[in-house]
Amino acid sequence: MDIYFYNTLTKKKEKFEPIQNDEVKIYSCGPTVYKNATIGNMRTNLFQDTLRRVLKYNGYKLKHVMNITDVGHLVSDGDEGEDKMLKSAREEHKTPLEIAEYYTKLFFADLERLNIEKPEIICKATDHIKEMLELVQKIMERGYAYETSTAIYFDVSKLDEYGILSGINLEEQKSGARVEVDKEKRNPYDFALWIKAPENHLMKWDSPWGQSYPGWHIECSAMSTKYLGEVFDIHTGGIDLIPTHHENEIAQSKGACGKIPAHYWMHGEYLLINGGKMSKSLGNVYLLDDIISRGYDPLTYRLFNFSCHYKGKLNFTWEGMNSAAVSLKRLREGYQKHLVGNAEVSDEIINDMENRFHQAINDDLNMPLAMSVVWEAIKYPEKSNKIAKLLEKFDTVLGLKIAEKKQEKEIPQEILELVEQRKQARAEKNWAESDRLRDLIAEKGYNIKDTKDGAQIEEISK
RNA sequence: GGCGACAUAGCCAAGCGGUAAGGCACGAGUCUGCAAAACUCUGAUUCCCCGGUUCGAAUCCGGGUGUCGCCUCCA
Repeated sequence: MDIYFYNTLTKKKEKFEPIQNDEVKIYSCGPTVYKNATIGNMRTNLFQDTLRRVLKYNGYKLKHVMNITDVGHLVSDGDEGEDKMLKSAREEHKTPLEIAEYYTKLFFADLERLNIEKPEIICKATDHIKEMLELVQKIMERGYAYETSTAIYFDVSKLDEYGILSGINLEEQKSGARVEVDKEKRNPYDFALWIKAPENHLMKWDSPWGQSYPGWHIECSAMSTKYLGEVFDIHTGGIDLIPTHHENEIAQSKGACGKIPAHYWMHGEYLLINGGKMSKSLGNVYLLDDIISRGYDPLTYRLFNFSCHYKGKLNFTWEGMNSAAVSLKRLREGYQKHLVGNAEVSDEIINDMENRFHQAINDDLNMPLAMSVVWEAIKYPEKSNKIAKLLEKFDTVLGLKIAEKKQEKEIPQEILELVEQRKQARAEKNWAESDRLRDLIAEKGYNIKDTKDGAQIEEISK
């Protein structure tokens, strides 16, 4: 079945045709490990994970590279200010290495809790200084870069079409450009490939230009080239990376080898908080930990993300999370009903649902539409093990652990005794006492479900 | 000032020329001593407004209005 992706490069939805038949090469811009990853970051990672899973569903093998930025990402994209890693290190009284290790660990813990698959290759910027330097030299030799007293700059005026991704127009932007700080730069949009280190700088390496350190964008070009070659299939990231980071990656690749590095550029939209943007500087940031500490299964957040297409803005609210929590519970319960069902459901019906699900995910990862097919399967009146198997197949894309049974926690003796007392009261039709005990049990965190086979007890959770 | 996205039921949202998917909430019913849970049913004559194209438009075109984002740290 054909796959279609929206390509930021062409501004169109296009049929996906990989360079190789059997394997898809993807590069994802990973985290700068200087602070906690937010649920906004995680939205992008969930989008990338869905992309992975959809490609696998279609039978492709993956070579997916994600970088860890542990040097070079300055506080300002305008090549000004401090390195983010150094700033955090200073503020937290740690070494840059300690900062990187600490936040890298947390980042991957979040991925795991969201059931996000690890890319095949994870690479750190600081492990690829040599590759970066070689690339900078190559760009320089080809005449696309120049040296100033402070850095090696990429000369965007040497390119025929800088701004191809973001639609920026250099001529129009010139007049409105901010006051140029660096008089040595030839063009306002020239960006630093390599930066000469001041005397006391912590992270610096030997280079043809003395002790120095990399700019932010060069790491992605160097590492994607190393692991995936000059041209690969898909490049992903958050939408905010379009105007600067990805634009500059394209510039670097064109400077180094004359090619745009990826065929398809896919970008995840922002997560909004109460209708506005979430940003570290505004301080309205939520972490996955905040969600978990409110009692939600982290996969609730994963399901929440499927309510909207990855290219649409998604508004995060606790009301929305509650909605997703109820949905996740019903999905899992619905699965269990099919699992033990033995009704006959024709292959035609199964194939039709499978087909529509497949079509939805192949249409630029249309998860909201795919979910509607999932619900159709869940709510199918005939309960059949065949549908359970179908749902398991769907879950290879959803990653919701739909077959996961709520872990049976031991019910405390105290609760069991109260339940027994209530049973007694009910037998005596002492409803007041029965209701009092039910409230008491609820206060202690347990729900009673009265069924034909007696009372069932379960821990209250979201 | 420049660039861009979006406006569909109470909320989240799909659909992108052929007569409004799905989820949550609300309401009704089944069940229950009563609840809860579960299950079933129910909701937009209509898709921000005004024009136009068309046999036919939420979907295309033109013009408004509104919301948000980027150009400055962020996925």
